[in-house]
Amino acid sequence: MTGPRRLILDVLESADEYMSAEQVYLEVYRRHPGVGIATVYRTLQLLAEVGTAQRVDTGEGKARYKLAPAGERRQRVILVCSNCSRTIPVTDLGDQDQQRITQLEGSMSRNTGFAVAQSLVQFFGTCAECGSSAAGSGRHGGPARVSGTDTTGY
Amino acid sequence: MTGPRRLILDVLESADEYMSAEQVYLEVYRRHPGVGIATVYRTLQLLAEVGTAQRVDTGEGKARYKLAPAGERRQRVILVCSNCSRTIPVTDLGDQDQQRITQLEGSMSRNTGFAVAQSLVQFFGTCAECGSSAAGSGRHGGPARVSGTDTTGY
DNA sequence: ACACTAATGATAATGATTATCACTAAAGGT
DNA sequence: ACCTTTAGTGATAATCATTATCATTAGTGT
Repeated sequence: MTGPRRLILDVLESADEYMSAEQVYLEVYRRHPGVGIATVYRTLQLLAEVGTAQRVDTGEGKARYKLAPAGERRQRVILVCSNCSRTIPVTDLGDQDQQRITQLEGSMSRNTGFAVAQSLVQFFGTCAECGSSAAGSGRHGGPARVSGTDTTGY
Repeated sequence: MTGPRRLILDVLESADEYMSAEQVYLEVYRRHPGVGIATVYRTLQLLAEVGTAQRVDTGEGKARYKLAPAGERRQRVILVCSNCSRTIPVTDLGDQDQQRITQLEGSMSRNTGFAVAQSLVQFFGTCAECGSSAAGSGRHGGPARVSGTDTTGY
């Protein structure tokens, strides 16, 4: 664990959203100029490989990273706003929803013989802020929490 | 509807898997050289915008496209093999599975106020061929079918 | 201190995608 | 039919994210 790596990890830790490599680099640079962008890319790739960070492709032509939550989550759900292009990770997924994904996984491996190791569910649409506030193109908000006992499942 | 566009559509139609822009271009070129790659990109983008084609980012650094099925499917499920890097669209999703995704969507909009317009579920892992056949790195198979009455839901 | 390896920073190289631009073919008006 | 306008095209340059290269440096063990 070297200096630059520690720094990059810290930056990821202090973020609540998915960050692009460039965003990470800018923040790293702000805190301690002198770290090269190559190191940022290398480290992000490394972190993703060992599972410490999670990588996501949202369709904007660049990858985004977020620190993996402690409990080694294999199931990820993110909301991608088509308007403000925010990428909102859904942390703390409810049991019901988690189960739904697990069931989907089971259905896949049962029907196609595909051995699922990780899953990523992306929902594209309009985030709450963009939905209400007359659709400008700004930037806002924090991560979403969807835990609790979701009494909706039928 | 011009010549090149028709051609590109035909190519997509005759494919059963997700294709990269380059793959589309090569096939287009094979059938009728003289069509520029810029037109391929432009047309794919256009088709994706109007909903005729579906675009997906699998994390390999390039986008992949597939013709949207007739019934205007908003819910897509694809299996991405980490070994052979095949992208297998799951066509004809079972009712149960479809409902699971719909329920997830509902849970999201209910809990976060996010208005879901489209969903993309990606499962990463090992495809049947790579799982059994001693994990070389080849290329094989066709699209997956997961319909039927999936008697598994509990 | 010495040899050896892993990590770094600067920068060149790559690969996918997009923008530019001059040209062509189609559509409309007269 | 003729002229005008516009959308679409192909070639190519430009851009953007990412990766590779390479000389240098920091760490580690002896």
